[in-house]
Amino acid sequence: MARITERSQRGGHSGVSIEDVAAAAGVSTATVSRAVRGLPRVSPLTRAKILEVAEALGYVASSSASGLATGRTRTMGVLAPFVSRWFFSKAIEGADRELHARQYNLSLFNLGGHGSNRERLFSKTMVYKQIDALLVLCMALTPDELDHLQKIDIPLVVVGGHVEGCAYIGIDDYAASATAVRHLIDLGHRDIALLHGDDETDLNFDVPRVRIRAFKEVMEAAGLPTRPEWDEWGDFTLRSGQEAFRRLWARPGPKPTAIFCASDEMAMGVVFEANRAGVRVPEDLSVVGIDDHDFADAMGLTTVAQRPDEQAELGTRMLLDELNGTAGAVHSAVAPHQLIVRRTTAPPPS
Amino acid sequence: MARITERSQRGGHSGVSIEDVAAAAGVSTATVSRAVRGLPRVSPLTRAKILEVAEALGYVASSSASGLATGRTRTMGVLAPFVSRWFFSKAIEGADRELHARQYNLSLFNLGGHGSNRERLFSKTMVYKQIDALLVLCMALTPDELDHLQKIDIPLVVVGGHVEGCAYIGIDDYAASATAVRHLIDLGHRDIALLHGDDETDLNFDVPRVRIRAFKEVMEAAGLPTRPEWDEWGDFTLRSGQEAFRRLWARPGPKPTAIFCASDEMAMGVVFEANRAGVRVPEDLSVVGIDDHDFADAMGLTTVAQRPDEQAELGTRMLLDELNGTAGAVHSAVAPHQLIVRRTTAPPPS
DNA sequence: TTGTAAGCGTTATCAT
DNA sequence: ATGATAACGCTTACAA
Repeated sequence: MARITERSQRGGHSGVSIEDVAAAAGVSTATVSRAVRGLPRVSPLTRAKILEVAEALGYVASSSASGLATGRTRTMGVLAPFVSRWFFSKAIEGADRELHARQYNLSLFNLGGHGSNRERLFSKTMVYKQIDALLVLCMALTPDELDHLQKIDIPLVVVGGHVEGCAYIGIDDYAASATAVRHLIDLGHRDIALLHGDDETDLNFDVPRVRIRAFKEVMEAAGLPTRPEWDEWGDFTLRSGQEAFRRLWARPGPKPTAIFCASDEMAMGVVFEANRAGVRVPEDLSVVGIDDHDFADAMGLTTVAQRPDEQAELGTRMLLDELNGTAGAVHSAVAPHQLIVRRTTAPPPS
Repeated sequence: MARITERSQRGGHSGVSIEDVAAAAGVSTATVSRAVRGLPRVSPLTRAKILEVAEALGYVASSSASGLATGRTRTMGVLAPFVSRWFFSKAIEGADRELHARQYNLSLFNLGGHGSNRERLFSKTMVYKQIDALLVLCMALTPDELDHLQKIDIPLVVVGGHVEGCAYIGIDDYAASATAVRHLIDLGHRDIALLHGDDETDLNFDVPRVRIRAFKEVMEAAGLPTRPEWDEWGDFTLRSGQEAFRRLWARPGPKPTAIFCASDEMAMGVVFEANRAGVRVPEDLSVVGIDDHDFADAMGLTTVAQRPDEQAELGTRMLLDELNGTAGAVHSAVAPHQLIVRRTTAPPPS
């Protein structure tokens, strides 16, 4: 049966293959392969000729075919729980920068939603044999997901959180939180509330817990009391910050003069809601967050800055270096953070 | 030469192949292939046996191999100019939802940056033969990029903008803008400024221009003057909104009582900066945007809402349907928009 | 420097 | 219902 027929029967795409180029250039496919990939062992003239023909024919190598032949997909996976939240979208941009520069593709796996309540599936099958390396963005993982992760034998690093047995990159959450809390204490605050992000499911996600611990220990070290009724919970979103403020102010009894929020989005929610309630920031209430969200500067939010894009970029670089043969390129690293004092913190009202 | 040696020489990954499963299950690879893909013509018993063996061995099909055999990658490309801006991150989430549900992968191509000043490369090569379809997110394309786009003979739809000769999905920008402007006029405003987003490079991006035209025509129809000095430019970001406000208020002469912004981010920038400058919103200045950004509700921003995630989801669905044989599944569609009146608009000061 | 040919792991046709 | 087997398009020893 004619080859042409075969092709169309198989739904074959109309692409020109390496063989077409070889034929048109009067050389073998091996030579074309070397030529188009810029490998040595091709005479300048032949190479020029081949490149010209390839260009004219609009030849693009099939990634499936070369992936099959080499065992590499030139694609890195990025696993994220959300894409439209600050930390993640910035991290994705960072990863993309590095990948793009090194001619790799980025395959995005969005887990969509938190924890076990919302349906979400991540299994080895999803990513295995489709990517050469995996960048995991900070998130709560179920034991099951964790298990799948361990079973994937490709280079892996996690950014912004700890996963047992994996290299991770992120800020020193304890130090960052402690800095924020001390800033409030140094300003003279004694009545400080906490807006943390621990969702208390037993998922693997210790970032919130570390931030809570830092708050409690710094308060204690300063000889200040922490009140359980000023311990509010949020899920790192703006809305949860608004709700936390409302709960805090709806409750009878004394009010804090400052609040430490585990993320800028929550902090901004607090500020917005305080404004609505007629509570002045920072005159009546000081607010500090963590992140340095894009909106933080415009709002004048005091915060502890971090750069998720750079963290992801670094993680990606390690992964790619590892793939390129640099053994040990992947390792844990601590990213910098920095207190930025703006206009939402001030001494407490006297 | 032994097969094993071959494998390790070629850097072969240690994966279990279909042949291993076939051998372990005592059947042919053809049967395994049918079984794992849930195709008919496999007896229930054999299927069960095969699935069990496959599971035990941890078999996952190689996407390269099946891609090569079928001519399909089960991957859709998403081309975006940014990922951390509201419209795009939402759209990506929407596309991902649909893809995920249909077992497709999402390959993200971030053009990183606007126009020709920042280096950015998008060529046919980047995406060709790596994806089965392409979703282009609203952006300014260079003539060169446009050219490459046309040459890719795979299903394609653009979301949030028009590209000549391509199916597109998005709101009716003219109607949406007109609605916003009329809202201001209905409130009694006569002195309305415009914060548009046209960058005046000659890139293919008419969304800003349509919004400008709507503004001018609605003003004219209402018999209201538009003043060139109240025509401000921005790049859709928060910062550019802040800067526009400052320029507007720094200029001598009368001030507008309202401002129509081509995006929520810019509108929020205006609100923040007005607050800092002591200009009260909405008492002194009404502000309206377009988008219904995540922060719009918390800020009380009046806006014309749109849902980029749903637009992208629809586009993705069309693309996938087309790939599944539904000819004509891909076509242009108008997405809904809706005025949401909140607290940044009010009658002008009397 | 160039070509030959044997894989790479699937899928799909055609027999059985 | 199952099995042989020929593609799919590329890479890479190895031979020339």
